[in-house]
Amino acid sequence: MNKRPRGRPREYDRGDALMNAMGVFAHKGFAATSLDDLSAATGMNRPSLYNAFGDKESLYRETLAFFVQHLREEIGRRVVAEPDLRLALLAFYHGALEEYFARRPSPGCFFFCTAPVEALSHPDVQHDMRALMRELDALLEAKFSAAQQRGDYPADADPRAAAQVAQGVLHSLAIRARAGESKASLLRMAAHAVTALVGADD
Amino acid sequence: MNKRPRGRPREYDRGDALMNAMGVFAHKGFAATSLDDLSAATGMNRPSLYNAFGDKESLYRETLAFFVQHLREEIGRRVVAEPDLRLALLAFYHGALEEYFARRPSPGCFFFCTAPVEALSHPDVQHDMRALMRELDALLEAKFSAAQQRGDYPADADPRAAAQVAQGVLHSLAIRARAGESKASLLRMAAHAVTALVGADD
DNA sequence: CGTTTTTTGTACTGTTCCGTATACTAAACA
DNA sequence: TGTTTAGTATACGGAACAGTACAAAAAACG
Repeated sequence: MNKRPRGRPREYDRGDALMNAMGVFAHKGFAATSLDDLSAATGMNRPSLYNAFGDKESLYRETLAFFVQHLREEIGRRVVAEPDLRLALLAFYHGALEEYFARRPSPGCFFFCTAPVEALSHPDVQHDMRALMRELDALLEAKFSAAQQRGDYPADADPRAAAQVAQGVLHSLAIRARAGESKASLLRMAAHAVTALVGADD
Repeated sequence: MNKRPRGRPREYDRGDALMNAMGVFAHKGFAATSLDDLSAATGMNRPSLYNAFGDKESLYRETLAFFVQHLREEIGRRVVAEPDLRLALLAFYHGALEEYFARRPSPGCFFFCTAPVEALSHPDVQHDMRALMRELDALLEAKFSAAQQRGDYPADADPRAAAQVAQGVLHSLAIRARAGESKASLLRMAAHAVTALVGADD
């Protein structure tokens, strides 16, 4: 099983390459990143890049998907596992901030800071944005609905709208981290947002 | 007074040029916009552009300032004039959405959709972002504080944090409009956000 | 060991890019 | 009317760009 393929073995690791490509895209954005930048970051030469990922836009979209997958595993899991609405939202924001401040030279959200600018010129990227936002809205709406059924959230409130606002706070954390605001300040903002969304902590 | 200057009169209007340059930057972003694009949009040839605005980054920053000035006059005024906190916030979001859906082919916020991607490569742009966000935070904080002193907002709440969250909703509207969400949907989201921020409408 | 297959390394092509130098034009001034 | 001043038009220079052709290399296969 897993027999060695026929030709010369590739010298790169696909996951590593995506991770490093993401680092460059996160820092410079899609348009300002050159293939030479990507080649240098991944250690792959130009033809290997094309063979592995297609053109620049395809590679960019694949790094977006890579990031989302990472986010899903890192954040989604913790949010789904946490039954308490308040704690679930806090876990959501804390996980995101952990991510936003992790890749050191490029704070902020790779997705929400670089994709919007390309959305109009690259409809596929706009589609990727919609898909991610829909997914996060659904994830959060499920939490609000569950809390509502348990009686932990006002019965007359709209879980769908609440989820949109809750994700809105994430968008703001994404942008503010990029603008250089401190992690501590954003943690405070997230805490207050949770209070505004689900009421004061009794 | 207002004596005609010495040399050949310029054939462009500075305000018009900035407006048209903003249109291109808003659609394609800073990095993907070429000087030829700007030349075509403004009707100015390259040397005139340099003479009037300096290099591409200077022109971009000037369009950002132009946009902020526009936003200030359009939104800030209505918010300041409205004493009721709920109505002031609604005016804030409605004004922004009006703006975000006005420049037809490029929905979304020119500032928050194009500046974040440049913030790391261009520290001046990051500084511009911080300045705008600080200004909006202050504008909103003043509204929360005033309402608090009037007794229309809980005395134990933190107006500063509330203002940050309130601006966060704006960031989300900016991004979501860019992703193609409808104005109607975002108006609904804004309404719910106001409820979350200042409590249900009694 | 020669053939086949796949990846790598290099070099190339044609385009686009930003910024500027140079020549021309239109006005005020003397 | 000649000079000065400021803006316009064109064209250029050198660099960077995205994508690809081609040959060398490294493995499996027979």
